[in-house]
Amino acid sequence: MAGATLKDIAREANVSIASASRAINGLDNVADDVKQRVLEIAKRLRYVPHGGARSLVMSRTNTIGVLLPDIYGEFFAEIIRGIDVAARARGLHLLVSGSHGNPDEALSIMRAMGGRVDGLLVMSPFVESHDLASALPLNLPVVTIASQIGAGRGGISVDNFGGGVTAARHLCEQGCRRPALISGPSRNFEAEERRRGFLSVFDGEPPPVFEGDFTEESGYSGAKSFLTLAERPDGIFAANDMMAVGCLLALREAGVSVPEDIAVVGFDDIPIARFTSPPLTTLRVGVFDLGRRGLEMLVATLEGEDETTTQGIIVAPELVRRESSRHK
Amino acid sequence: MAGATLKDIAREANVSIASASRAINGLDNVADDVKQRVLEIAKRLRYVPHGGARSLVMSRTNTIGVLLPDIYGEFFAEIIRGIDVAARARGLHLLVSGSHGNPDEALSIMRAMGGRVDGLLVMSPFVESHDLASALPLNLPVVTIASQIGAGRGGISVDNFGGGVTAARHLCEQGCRRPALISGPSRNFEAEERRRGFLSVFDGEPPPVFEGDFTEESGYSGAKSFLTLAERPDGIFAANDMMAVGCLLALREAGVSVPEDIAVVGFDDIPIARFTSPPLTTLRVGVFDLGRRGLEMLVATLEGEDETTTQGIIVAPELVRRESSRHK
DNA sequence: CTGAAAGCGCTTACAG
DNA sequence: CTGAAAGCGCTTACAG
Repeated sequence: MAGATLKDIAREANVSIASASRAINGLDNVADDVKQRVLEIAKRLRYVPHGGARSLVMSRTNTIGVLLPDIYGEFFAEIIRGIDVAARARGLHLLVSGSHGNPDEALSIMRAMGGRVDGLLVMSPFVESHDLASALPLNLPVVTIASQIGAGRGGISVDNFGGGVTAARHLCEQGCRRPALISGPSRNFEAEERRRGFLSVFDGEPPPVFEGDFTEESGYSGAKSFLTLAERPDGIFAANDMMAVGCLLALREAGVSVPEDIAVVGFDDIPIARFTSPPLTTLRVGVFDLGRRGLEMLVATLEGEDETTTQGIIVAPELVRRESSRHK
Repeated sequence: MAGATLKDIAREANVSIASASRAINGLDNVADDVKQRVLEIAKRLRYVPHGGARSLVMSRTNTIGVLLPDIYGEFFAEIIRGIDVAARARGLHLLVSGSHGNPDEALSIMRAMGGRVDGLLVMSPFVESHDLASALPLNLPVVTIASQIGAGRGGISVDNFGGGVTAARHLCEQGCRRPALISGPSRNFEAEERRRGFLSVFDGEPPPVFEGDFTEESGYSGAKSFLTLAERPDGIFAANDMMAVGCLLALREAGVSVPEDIAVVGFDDIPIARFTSPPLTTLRVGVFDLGRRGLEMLVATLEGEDETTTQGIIVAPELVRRESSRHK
């Protein structure tokens, strides 16, 4: 079952394993004819170096571990794509794990990955994620993306509170009198920040809140429930674009015009947001870049960059105005 | 920089490396107190076994390589999710690589992965993907998903031709007289099959075809271009749901009613299809299951299952009728 | 139940 | 330019 090894090649080429290794790795302290011969035999034997052996002796794996809470929808496709593109550019492999449901599971996955990677890129937005880094090999670099633990020290985070404020202000500017919020799950750190930011803008009677779970379905349910209210909202902030999509469908089914009757604002600006009916006003986070920059930050850490360059980044969401909130 | 090793633990626990190893791995031929002591020290030292060393001596990595053509949109989020869920259930790691632009690049990535995985899950829908398996370690199991090379022998494939036929027939049944096709890229094996199937239903003057690239943008452009035709289509088959989404927006912008003026059919049934306006009639492929079953098939191969059970699967797309094609 | 030892496949001083 | 040898961290017969 095992493929050819350096030993096989060396034997066949009548050279030492050391020379075979040098030829394979393109070092220049090998005679040309030896190099030639070795390469040819390697090709014929379909030689592929054993990654484990190599990482054992080099004490680096050229692999980055990626831990995501879930792999669902365009948001995660974009973030993985950003990571993947950046990793490929550096010749790094990606060990990916999605769908951990809680911090404990995240921890056990991180441990399992620990012995196989040079560093970890972690997105774990659970409110209770205290000490994810404990139980990890001591000097395993970790960069967080949009995670509570990373908020302060290093990592890439989003100004969710600020985004919530912006959404609220925008609805006000559009003339909305009765704003409402479809929030993300309360166990989610980011969702909570968005909620706090949004609500902070209004004094007096707080706007109605429907707690969703970031899926289209819950956005749909949220809108439905708002439509039964005596005081029907005239503006809805959905705390991510997926929920906004579900929200739009519910409104359409109910014969409610967007934005004339109800304005809608989303969050993230995933690719689909430009293609909803009507196109979705939203807070652009730059999801692809979140992934890309996360990986780049981790690489910088691995290469022992100056600490100051590895400070941590806070991304400010930018309002993208489209039809779904364009009041006359 | 390296974390603690078995040697460190053994020294501290006053036992041999062998015993430490046994304790760590939960074997029963270790005295209870030794086991206890070792485990405690391992925890304190944050010991994590070196994956490379382990894979070297065990000659298995417990890792599956996943090669995708691209990681974009819900389709790929779903397929990765299916793979991930199935892999986690078996304690397998996933080495993921997306965004190879051509068969050559796919080959080089496969080689790079070759020495680090127990098997490969490959989706490479390029028409020219002849011999992807060459240049791989001789006995590296490979299972293909929706790839031309896998169409015949093993792997999971979709009956794209049949799906194209179904889409065409459905439009006819809905009373469409002037069908049109927004196809995928002609270099794409699946796109070509869908196109052939769709066109095979019509004799005489063939329907107009706009070649898209599976993105929302190209679906949008395709619909726009059809609207300029002297004989405006009254039914459009978009060869995937992303293009159908773009198509719907273009029609809406042009004030064209769907399905009254033009019926629209997509392909894939990604989650968003239920939430477009109007909801999208499409051909359900079961994208999540494509990934899940692909991984399961590969695992079966790895475990040396009876060859007959590892025959290969052809998935027949199922028509899901929603409003976008509901003519009276 | 325990440990000394071999060996997995590779890289890299070291000595020529 | 070349090769013998050490060693990366681990598992597993083997002998006690």
